[in-house]
Amino acid sequence: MNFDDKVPIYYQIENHLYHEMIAGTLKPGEKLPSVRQLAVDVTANVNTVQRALSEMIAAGIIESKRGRGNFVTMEVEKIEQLKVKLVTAQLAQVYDQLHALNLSDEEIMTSLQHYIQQRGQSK
Amino acid sequence: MNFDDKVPIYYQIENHLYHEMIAGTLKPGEKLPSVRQLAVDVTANVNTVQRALSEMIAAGIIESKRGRGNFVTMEVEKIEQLKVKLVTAQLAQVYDQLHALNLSDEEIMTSLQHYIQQRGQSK
DNA sequence: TATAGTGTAATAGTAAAATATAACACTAGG
DNA sequence: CCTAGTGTTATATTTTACTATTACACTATA
Repeated sequence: MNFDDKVPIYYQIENHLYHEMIAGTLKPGEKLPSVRQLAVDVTANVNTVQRALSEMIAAGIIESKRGRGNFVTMEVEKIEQLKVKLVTAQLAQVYDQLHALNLSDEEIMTSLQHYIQQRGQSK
Repeated sequence: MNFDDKVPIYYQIENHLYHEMIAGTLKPGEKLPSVRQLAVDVTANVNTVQRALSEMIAAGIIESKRGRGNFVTMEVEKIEQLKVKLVTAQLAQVYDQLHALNLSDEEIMTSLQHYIQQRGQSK
């Protein structure tokens, strides 16, 4: 896993796992790979991975069973709320940043549209 | 200045100053506040601020005159390139993140539109 | 019962970031 | 020439993040 060196690794691991749950790669009730396996998968230290998982446990997104594993919550609405939260956070950030650069609402919409079209053509 | 504790402070200061140049608050050729004044303004250490400025100097966005001050570059096209770079980085990030959450291109456009409309109504 | 695998935590060391403090070099103006 | 203000750098300390290593507690299975 490629880490951005401007953001703590445990935070990026947490975000990555959230994405897998929202995208459906990790399903409600599903058992996560073990801490040791995840450490190998993402190329980070076991304690760093555990740090990420601890925050997800505290957030109620995963449930930990010592000796058995960590499991994605069965409460689907928690995953849905997480999705809303992440989507809104992203939209807020891009809007605030571009607004601060004096782009109008219309310019923000237009530049995203152009960006998407450009991506489609370069593939 | 409110710092996000997930990102280095010098990096946020750098980004903040870039925004002021692009937004026109800091104009080409204009003298920046002194390092010591900026440290007070943003509530960070002088060395941390100097770290941010050093990167901006290395990037050619500001010019440093020891004993006189730091000045925004007169090369307007550098500011314009910076704007393009920051805007594109923001669009790339929001697109990648939302795409990774399995939103279609259309859904990404629609949700940003909804977000903007919502912001307009809440003000 | 023993073993392998699981989660969790402790200790120690390293690196990066931030701070506090001080000092040096340059500049402009009185 | 002196002073105030400027940028720049050095040193030391603290904090946070990360790693390596080890060990403990729990669980399931043979």
